[in-house]
Amino acid sequence: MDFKKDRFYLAADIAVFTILNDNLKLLLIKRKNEPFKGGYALPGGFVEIDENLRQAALRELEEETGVKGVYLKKLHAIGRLNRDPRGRVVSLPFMALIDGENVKLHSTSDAELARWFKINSLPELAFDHKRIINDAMKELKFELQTTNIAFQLMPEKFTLSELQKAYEVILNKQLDKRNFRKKIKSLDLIKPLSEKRRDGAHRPAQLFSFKSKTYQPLSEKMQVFL
Amino acid sequence: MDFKKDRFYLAADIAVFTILNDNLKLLLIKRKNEPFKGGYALPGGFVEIDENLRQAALRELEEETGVKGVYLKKLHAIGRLNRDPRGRVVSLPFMALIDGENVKLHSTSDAELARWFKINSLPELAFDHKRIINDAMKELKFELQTTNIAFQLMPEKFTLSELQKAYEVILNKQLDKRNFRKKIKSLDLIKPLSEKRRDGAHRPAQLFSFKSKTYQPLSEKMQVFL
DNA sequence: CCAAAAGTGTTAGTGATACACCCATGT
DNA sequence: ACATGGGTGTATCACTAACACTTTTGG
Repeated sequence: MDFKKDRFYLAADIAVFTILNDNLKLLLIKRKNEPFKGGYALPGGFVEIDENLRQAALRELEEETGVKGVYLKKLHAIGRLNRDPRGRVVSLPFMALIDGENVKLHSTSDAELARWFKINSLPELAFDHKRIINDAMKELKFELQTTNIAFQLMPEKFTLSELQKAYEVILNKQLDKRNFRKKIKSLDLIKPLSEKRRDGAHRPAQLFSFKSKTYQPLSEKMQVFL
Repeated sequence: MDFKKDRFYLAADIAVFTILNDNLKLLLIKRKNEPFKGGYALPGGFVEIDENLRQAALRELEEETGVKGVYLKKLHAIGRLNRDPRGRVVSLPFMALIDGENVKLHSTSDAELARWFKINSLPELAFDHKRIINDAMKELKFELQTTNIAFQLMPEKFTLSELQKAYEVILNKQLDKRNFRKKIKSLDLIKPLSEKRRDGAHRPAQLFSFKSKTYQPLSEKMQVFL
């Protein structure tokens, strides 16, 4: 790709989060080309002229990481001059969440290596991707408290302790077990299954699943845990 | 301007709100060129290749309406194919608020006519500007309840009734006078002046002004009035 | 003295927070 | 029997919501 100085290029960059081993993780790729060759960056790439923005984001994400079919939430565009040394590139970033259990990262022949990083030990990032990530984190915290998006992060069956841990790592805050359960149950988002999880030398945990896997706001019940 | 089919164009469109005569108003221009010639649209125009996005928005706003120096809040980009018949145009929209008393709309020689419209009696809009306006309204409601942006809408000196009215027209909801005053005072955003406003055949109203005219979140005191 | 908007407190209800012990299992 | 995480209820506090009358002015 050769960059002309008199035109705009649009990049679709995606901040993909998951919960793995009770940690909040972000998907990054190692760049194989200049600029920032060998550095880490958000998965993403250039929007084609005949392609919708979301389509572009999904395509790039699949090409680079094998992740597909996720729900994408728009973030704010970033476009200041000189953010990309190659030319005038405006980034149209998205946030996505996926269920840690079902992730399969592939290493496509031509693709950069995609890896999960703990959110609080990220490497140096290419471009201004750090800013996009900060934005995405804010959005994630907000959405977690005002919508049912948690379902996108959890496996089909999960325990209340696992769900609580997800809230804790995202909000970066310890929550009270009894209050958490009271609140979650009052939101009426999940239903108990007939199964339990036997896990080790302790009482088995009730398994739950989400009643609805459709994105929806929590209308009046906002502000879950501040 | 001739549009090439193989490149992106970026538009900066601005939803400018004000409060006039106890109504929430939006600034629109009448288009003097195709497409949608003669129709109404948000003020805005194309970003130049060597210009930051905010700069472009400010420049276009001033050129078309005479409004300048406002604070701009980014909204979500819209870029689906065919939203503009001329070519591949992605809109990078902003929201702005201005003090109704100090607005001076000029009619520049070459500019479209800029006019205020009541938010609930808008004309048909060009492009997908209706969508941008919906977005902006949501953002406005949210910001009003979680930050001190109200200061951008109010004149230097105002009464509590005027402020309440502003909240009411934006949130589209009647508020209780005593509860409103209690809440606003507890937020500690405004200070009483030594002046009063004599207005007609009734008790004069205490005038207030904002303590700070710097944009800031209301940390813990969110959710002013739902 | 009348009309019109400004100004002012209290109560009841709802949701948030803080907190400690018993339960079921594997080893 | 003991170690481990699962599971449960109550009391206090803070915030929200509902509500009506008096004050000050101009005409």
